Amino acid sequence: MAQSATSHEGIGLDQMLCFAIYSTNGAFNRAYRPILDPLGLTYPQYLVLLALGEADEMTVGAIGARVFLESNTLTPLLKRLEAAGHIARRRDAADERQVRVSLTPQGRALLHDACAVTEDMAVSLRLSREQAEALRGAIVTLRDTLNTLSANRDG
Amino acid sequence: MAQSATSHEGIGLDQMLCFAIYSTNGAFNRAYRPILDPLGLTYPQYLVLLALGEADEMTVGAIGARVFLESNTLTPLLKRLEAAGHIARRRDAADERQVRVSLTPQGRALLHDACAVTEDMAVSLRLSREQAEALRGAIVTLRDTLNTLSANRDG
DNA sequence: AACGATTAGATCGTGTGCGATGTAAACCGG
DNA sequence: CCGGTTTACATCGCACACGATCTAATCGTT
Repeated sequence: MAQSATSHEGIGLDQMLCFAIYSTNGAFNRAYRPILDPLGLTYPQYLVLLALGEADEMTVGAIGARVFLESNTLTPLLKRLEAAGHIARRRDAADERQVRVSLTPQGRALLHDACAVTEDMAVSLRLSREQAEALRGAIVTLRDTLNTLSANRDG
Repeated sequence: MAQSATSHEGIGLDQMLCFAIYSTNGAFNRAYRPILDPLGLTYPQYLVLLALGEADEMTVGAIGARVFLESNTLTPLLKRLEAAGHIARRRDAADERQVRVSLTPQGRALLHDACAVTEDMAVSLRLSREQAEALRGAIVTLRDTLNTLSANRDG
């Protein structure tokens, strides 16, 4: 990937790992949309609900650390989930700076439904559990390398 | 990935291949930003320039097929690249419906610079050429499976 | 030649993402 | 206990990304 195979230009799209990730992310979005749309959810909203399913009463910052997003993205997203009745937001009594987010019963039920349909799609990927796990592990390792690079730049 | 390991909920974020892809895509964006920002480019703009580097005088549709985007995303992006002087857009004389996009000399020089810095980052990923190629191939296969799923749904 | 169907781009509205900045609460050294 | 710093979240502006829709050009059939 670091060196050119063709004559005219430095890098071709097809040799780039980042484009493979970029385009596959788009493909996942397109695949999930027809599943999530009838439920009234976007893909990032679904990820946030999954995070809350793992640990309820999280702060905005904790959710952000889990899904790699900041408050500037999460605050409007959470407000939409709240308006839809899927979550509740309230200031922490002990530290008024923090906002605690919790699933409503309706949100928990929705998450349950979304997970069920999602598991069907996992089967459609045509990967064995071992293949999927090996691939996932390699990708996450790459992600962590990238995050370390960015963190080192910021100091 | 298709079956639950935990007791309380269906799926955990950490077992999901789609979240690995999603979060790694974000990590790539964050890693490329400090490289591309000084050049006045966004990451999708860079991908489009790369596509034009491979084949100049492409139509909007051809670019879209290459980077998996539609005209609703590409038209404004191309207008910004045009306003910056990196590309030229003109209607095809033979078929006035089509718009031909070409790199200006300035755009070609910019692409050259961007590629150079990008190759440095490829080294930082700490993957051998063989590892990177194997990983890229597996991800692209997954992408193609997903795209086939979506295409079959549309008919 | 004529006209309905198809195709290529463009436009619009909504929802992310994120850098930069704002605001209020909590912390902390003196 | 007080003023400066840090922290947590919110706000704003810009740039994707995409479904839905529009317009203009081309094609196909008669």
